[in-house]
Amino acid sequence: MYNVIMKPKTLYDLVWTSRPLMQAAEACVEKGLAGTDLTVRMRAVLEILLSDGELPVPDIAAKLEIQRQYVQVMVNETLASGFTVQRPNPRHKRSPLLALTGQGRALIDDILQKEMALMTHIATDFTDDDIATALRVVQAVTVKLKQITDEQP
Amino acid sequence: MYNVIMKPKTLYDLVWTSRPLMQAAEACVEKGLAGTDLTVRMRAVLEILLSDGELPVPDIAAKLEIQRQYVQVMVNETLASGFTVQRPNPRHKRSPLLALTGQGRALIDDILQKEMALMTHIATDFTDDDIATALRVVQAVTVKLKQITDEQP
DNA sequence: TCATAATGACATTATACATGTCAATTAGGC
DNA sequence: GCCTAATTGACATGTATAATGTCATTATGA
Repeated sequence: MYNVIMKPKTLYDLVWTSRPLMQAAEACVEKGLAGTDLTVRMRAVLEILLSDGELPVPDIAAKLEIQRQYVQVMVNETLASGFTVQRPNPRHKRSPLLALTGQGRALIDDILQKEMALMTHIATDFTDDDIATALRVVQAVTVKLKQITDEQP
Repeated sequence: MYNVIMKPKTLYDLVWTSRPLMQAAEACVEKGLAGTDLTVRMRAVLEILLSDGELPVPDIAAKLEIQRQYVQVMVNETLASGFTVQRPNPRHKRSPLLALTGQGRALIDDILQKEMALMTHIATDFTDDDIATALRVVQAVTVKLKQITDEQP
């Protein structure tokens, strides 16, 4: 009987811990970006280009799940800073592919490496299973919540 | 050797899942508030008053970890809607305690009950241990990240 | 009592997007 | 190949959620 009461409450707490976690993560990333010319949102663009290769703006927007108009602004900033360049898109003449420059690649490589070192450090506090379980639960809960929001009028 | 590489990456994924989770949770809460006169930020005020009892504005701000000036706006909205009332504060004459009205209490009670029913439903997909582990890991990671951000210049 | 802090109120600014529009262009159905 | 509908970049505007600044008033506490 105890669990019937506690389980939903624990899940509730987990869900609402997402905001502090996100804020802590973003603050940490921001600190790691200090000294570079990179902003958090520019970093997001570079990270996608590193993992997915050259992409046009609308595809980046789809990956980030935000409006292409805003991604365009972020992308223009990376272009202005010399972290990316436009390259001809064989599939679309008006929508150039965005590619990392040497400078951009070196920067995002370095940042991700440092961030991963931090993760390695934090990860020592937990077992593999703990972390894997946490990720699995959080991802599944996210999917469930989205389903609930989307179903019915 | 495999784990030495994978563990930080899994933790990294967990950290960045916080944003989709938060957005899904807030969208879900917003849907639950449809039809009421409550907004998400007004709901936050009522939830604190329900769990912590009567509080002055600065104390609510401390709990929410946002600026008191903004909380004042949220609180004024709950006053205007009749969900809260001001009561004399024995500890401070210019800073009245904020208390739930009958209407406010009934509303937040009802909303929290429905939200908890949703949690109960989602929780059936996981074991108690899974959920408890996820919460423990997420909370500990949040604390760690905050420590890293705060230490050193 | 008197300096200092707390408080509510209000104004300004910032961030992170969403939304709307438009001209140019491109892709796809025919 | 042609024509319509969709896509794209560019730009303008709107909005929600805050942070920050300021000020007059009023407590608080040494």
